[in-house]
Amino acid sequence: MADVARAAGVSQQTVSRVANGLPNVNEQTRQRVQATMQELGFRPSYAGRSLRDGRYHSVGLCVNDVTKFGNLSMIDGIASAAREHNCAITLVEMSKTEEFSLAEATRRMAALPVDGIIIGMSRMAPDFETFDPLPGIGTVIVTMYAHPRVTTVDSDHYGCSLLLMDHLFELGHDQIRYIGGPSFSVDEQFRRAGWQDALERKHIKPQAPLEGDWSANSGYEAGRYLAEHDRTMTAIYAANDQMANGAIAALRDSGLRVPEDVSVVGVDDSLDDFVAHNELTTVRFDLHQRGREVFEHAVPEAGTVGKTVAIRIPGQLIIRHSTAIPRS
Amino acid sequence: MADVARAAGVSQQTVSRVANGLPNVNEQTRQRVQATMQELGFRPSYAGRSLRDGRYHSVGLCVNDVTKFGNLSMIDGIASAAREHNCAITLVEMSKTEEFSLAEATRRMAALPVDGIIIGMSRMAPDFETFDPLPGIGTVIVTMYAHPRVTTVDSDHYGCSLLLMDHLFELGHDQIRYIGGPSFSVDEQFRRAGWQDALERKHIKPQAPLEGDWSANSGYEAGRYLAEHDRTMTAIYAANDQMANGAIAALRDSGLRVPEDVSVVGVDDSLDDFVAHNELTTVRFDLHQRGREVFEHAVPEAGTVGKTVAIRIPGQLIIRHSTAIPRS
DNA sequence: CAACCAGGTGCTGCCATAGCT
DNA sequence: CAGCTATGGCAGCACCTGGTT
Repeated sequence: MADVARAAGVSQQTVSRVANGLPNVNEQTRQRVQATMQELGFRPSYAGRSLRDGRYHSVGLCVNDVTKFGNLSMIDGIASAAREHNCAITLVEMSKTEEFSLAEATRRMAALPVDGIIIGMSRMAPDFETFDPLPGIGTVIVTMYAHPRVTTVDSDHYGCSLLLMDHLFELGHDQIRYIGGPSFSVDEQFRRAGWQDALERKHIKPQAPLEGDWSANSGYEAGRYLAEHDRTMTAIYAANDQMANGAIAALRDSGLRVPEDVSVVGVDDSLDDFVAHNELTTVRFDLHQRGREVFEHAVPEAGTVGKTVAIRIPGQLIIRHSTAIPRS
Repeated sequence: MADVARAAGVSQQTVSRVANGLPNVNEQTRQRVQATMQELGFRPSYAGRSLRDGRYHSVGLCVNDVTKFGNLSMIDGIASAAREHNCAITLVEMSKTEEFSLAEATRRMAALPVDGIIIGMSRMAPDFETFDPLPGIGTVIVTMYAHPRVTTVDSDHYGCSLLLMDHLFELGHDQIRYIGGPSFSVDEQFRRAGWQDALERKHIKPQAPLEGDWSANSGYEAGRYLAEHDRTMTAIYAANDQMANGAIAALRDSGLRVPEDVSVVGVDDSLDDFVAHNELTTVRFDLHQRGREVFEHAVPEAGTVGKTVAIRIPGQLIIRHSTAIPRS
């Protein structure tokens, strides 16, 4: 900036005014300064400005694996909210191999240009219970587990199960098998708990849940197994759409019709791009809203008192044609 | 930091030494300072440090829509490369509505804490020809179009077509129809050009390409149309796997067998999670390698002369069972 | 209205110093 | 006194604000 000032024959302050579009600059001067900035390839120093006004206009986001469906949609939702607040995202991916602790994630983020910290906890962190957020900076954990000292936000991975189970109950199903994701997944834990509680609330004994890995192939395996071993089942709740899609393929390969013989539901509403004529009954989450909630709690407006809350955003039941009344 | 120094009764420099794990600090002093830092919730100022040493340890990434398949994989590849260099990513999503110009993207990124700028140009920017990168900072555009003054990196969206077409030619196909993505997409333009050139090189007149929107449903529509209107076609090249998957469904719904009656190929190798027993012959790109190339050209090691290059990373043909010799 | 000067933001490299062996 | 360690002072990185000319 000093260079520009010297080259244009004005003071630094004038350059500053021009750079920030402030008034009280002679039009000729402004143009001359702008020309000089162009010429020298002037780039305002983010460091200087940040140091000066103590804000970074960026929010930190720490995830362990960008490619997981949940994380992508998290980035999207937050990116959209951040843009509305004229804010960037500083993204850090934790090594997939190293242990993922909240303290470590916080330590890493704290050294970066962030006005708030968002940590995606898609599997339980070893130090969740004992974790204390850094004072003086907003911290939000994206997870279903509530925390006494940290605001947590997530789509309601428990409630989505209730929505789907109620739908199946209303159709008349009661023998509803469950195909879950890997058991270390937090989403899985809550989706399964919802399934189980829904059954128990109706005094139906849940049959053993099957464990997949979120992929269609694992859903296929599970569906195959169920088709061959469970004659009484009338519906399958797969914990995501991909596995549901695999399960449907398996059922059909086993000679069972969907939904006439077996109803199938999934979660996420993620198939549309990949499958033509998507017929799967599922739950859709409003990930942009989640992103907005996450962002706004991580970077509270000045004056907002950052009370610790636990926000669970309900999903929306999408009824298509993979569900019907059970075979008699 | 001054606070910590005062509270611990030492100088700022000593605190600095402790914070950075430098030697020449008495063990007792070190512990006392660390305790004080803990107590006061000390967080090193990113702004101060950056201002000091003129580097941000972050690379800027600008994309127009995070959720697009290509962009997700871009983030993933770059995140992985960035982590290897102990670097964060500053992500900016351009508004989906506003016009996407390279100058605007650069302007936005330049005001952020970035040591390099990466711009994903999945559709042609209006100012591509005239764009001049900001001097003094590495700029990489992720796109197939080469630029005289900017390094460009991309998966080889032209070469992937040649790989697939050669595979089909070897099997004996020559009536190969094309289902493309939206024509504004740069990937689409190059994939289609590859298809067309491959045919013309063999003196086969390309039949009119169909235009989809990357979704399985659009592939289905196109597949349906071809099944009903083209008796001579023996193979379909769909410009991504999702449309290929839709096309296969359409062909089967029209009573055609795949691959016995019609062979189908796609690009991206993106179906595995969504479809059980994925049988689609396709091309897989090494997105981590692309991420590494992009990153390393955007943030060149000190001393590297930033020559402008155009890097195209070849894909790998994955032969499965959606292709076979044509029906006689 | 336009421009200048001084001061403050957090951090660290260089140098100085003090106290040792 | 050379050679070492532990510590502190100073300056400057780029920017902006407020007071002053």
